[in-house]
Amino acid sequence: MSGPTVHDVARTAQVSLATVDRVLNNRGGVSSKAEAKVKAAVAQTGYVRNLAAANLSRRRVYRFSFVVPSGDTGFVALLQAALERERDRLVEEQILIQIIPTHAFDVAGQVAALRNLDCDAVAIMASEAPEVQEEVSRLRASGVRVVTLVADLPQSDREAYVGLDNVAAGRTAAEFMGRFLGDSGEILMIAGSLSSRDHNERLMGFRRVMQERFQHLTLLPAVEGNDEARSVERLVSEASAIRPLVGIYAIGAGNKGLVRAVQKADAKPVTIVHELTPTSRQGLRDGTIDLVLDQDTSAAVVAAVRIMRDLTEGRDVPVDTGKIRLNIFSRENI
Amino acid sequence: MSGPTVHDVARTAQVSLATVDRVLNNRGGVSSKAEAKVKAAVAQTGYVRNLAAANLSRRRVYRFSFVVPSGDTGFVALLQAALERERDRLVEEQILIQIIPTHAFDVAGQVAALRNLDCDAVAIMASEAPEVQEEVSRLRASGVRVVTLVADLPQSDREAYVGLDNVAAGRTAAEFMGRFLGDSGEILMIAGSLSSRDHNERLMGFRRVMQERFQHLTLLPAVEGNDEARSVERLVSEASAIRPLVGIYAIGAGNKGLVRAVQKADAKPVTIVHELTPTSRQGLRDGTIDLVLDQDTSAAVVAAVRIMRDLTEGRDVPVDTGKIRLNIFSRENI
DNA sequence: AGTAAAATGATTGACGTACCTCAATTCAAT
DNA sequence: ATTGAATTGAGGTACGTCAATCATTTTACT
Repeated sequence: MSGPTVHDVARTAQVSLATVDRVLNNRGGVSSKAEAKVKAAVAQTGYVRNLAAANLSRRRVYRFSFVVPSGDTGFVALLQAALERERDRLVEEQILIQIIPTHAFDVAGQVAALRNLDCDAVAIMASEAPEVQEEVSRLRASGVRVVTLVADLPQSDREAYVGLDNVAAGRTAAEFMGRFLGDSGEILMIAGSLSSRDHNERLMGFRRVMQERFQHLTLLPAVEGNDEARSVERLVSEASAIRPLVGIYAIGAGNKGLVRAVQKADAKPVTIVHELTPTSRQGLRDGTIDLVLDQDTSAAVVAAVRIMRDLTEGRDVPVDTGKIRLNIFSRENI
Repeated sequence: MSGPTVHDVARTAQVSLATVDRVLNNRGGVSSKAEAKVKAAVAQTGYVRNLAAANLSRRRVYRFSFVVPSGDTGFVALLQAALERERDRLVEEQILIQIIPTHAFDVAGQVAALRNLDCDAVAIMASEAPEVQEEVSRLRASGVRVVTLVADLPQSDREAYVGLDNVAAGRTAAEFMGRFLGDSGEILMIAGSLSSRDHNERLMGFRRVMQERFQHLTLLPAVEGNDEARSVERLVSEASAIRPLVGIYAIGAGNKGLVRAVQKADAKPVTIVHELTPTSRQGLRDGTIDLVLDQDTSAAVVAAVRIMRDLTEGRDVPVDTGKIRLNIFSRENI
């Protein structure tokens, strides 16, 4: 009924159980001849290790941490929720998830959070600061597997990145912006922070496609909304006051302010924002927002866990596991 | 290290292990008082069953079948590939997947495939024919859990549907079509078969949004391409010959023919198709196709497996598990 | 040939749950 | 009080793998 076991492998390989074990868990001390025999037997019998038995036996408990910014609105709230949701599911697979909240731009706090971490692997969403990268190196050196989440730290020792291709996201935003807008006009781009990598990459992608394909549209200099509704609202209002905008690309958080400002504006610009939150969802419904580009937080969490598990298991991680698909939402498919 | 076990529950509940077992696996024959004690102890200790140990113990092997149309191009090929990919991962979780290929419109063959099925659950993608539905009932009656995949059989006894909301897909297609097209003109809709539910639902959604929001555009009567490149090509060519099309919504397969026809046409229509295949991907790249609406086959397989497992475990299936997100691909985000 | 090192075999005890049997106890109804 | 049924306890075995120990055989090198 159940498939072949190590015993079957041992029998067909004509070696002892101990040798099979040594090969399977490469403990060394096996002649190449015996190793070949075992491998042949594995292939012949079609043996696949029973993960349940394996985990049970070694009483493995995966301890994973998520060091992520806290907050009760916007994207980070979604991420938190996704984490909580997955947590329950994962407990019975012996995967314990610890969520360590930090503050969005508080580098010192992030470093502190990473400092006394006791786990097998960690997924971090933090600032691209040297101190953080240093801490990543330290973690890796102490045997902790590190994955970046949503915001990559490509210069660091992290072993994988889970999140969007932000350049592609920006390009996509530009494409739809361009196609929705027939005529010429001015477009406002609002980033959360001009010094954060993910926002910059989105900007870059957006700009590039605009230049390549939609030169009749004019890009205003990018502004910084600090991911806060207030300042976003003010920026949009101010820009609209000078002359009507035909398009707005909001790269970071603070969509509540954006919606307020757009609703007050004289002409309705084509508005593209990031992250499907209650606010942006409502914006889609009432027509204030035209498109929402979203990275699925659940998918991100699942992918992160999968990668962390593969890493701690010593398996090699399939490429693309960390690539989170860009979801595009319009009023018709929310 | 590892969490509380049944022993801990028994101890804190002040009952024997046997009673805990009886409650946990509701075998009956337990006084309500004892049951309450056990449940309280579970809550108090925070006991969660160790799935690995449980599965190991009962040497459970999930046997799932996928009865799906075969083919080496287009969507079905993607589905096959996704199945093969997932299969390897699932084996070591004791989930054995059998793929039973059928032919797309061959009802008799589909029924035959469903007839002598020996498994715990089955995911089927088949025609919405009474014979098939009857077979579903028979399967259910014999204890097999049934899930429909991609093409729903809502009238049948199936317990869940994994796939797109096809009406929403059609609506989304219409929205982008309408927004991409400023001027008026004629739009061609090509379904695979006008009698298949999923295609019909997409048509319906498309038509409705066109009528609601884009009345300046004219819809030609929907035509039937039989999911074949040849006939799709012919239909598009013929329609274009009469007068230039401004838009094409291709609902089914046969995109190779579509691409050929569009490339020969005088004016380039806005072209929206379904399913991200090598053909449609290439079409996006070279600009023949403007948008691809895709249902992620891997996600569908994963969701189907998850639901089948939950069903055979007797757990209730979270709503929305079967909802596959509509992926929207443009040339910038493939 | 002799010796050390390397390789292999044989065996055992967890891990946590499921499932079974058999005996012991409690309970309800006469 | 007696009987029969319902409930509870005690204990054991199995699942497949991991990880360890110790004895034994083979190999390599002088």
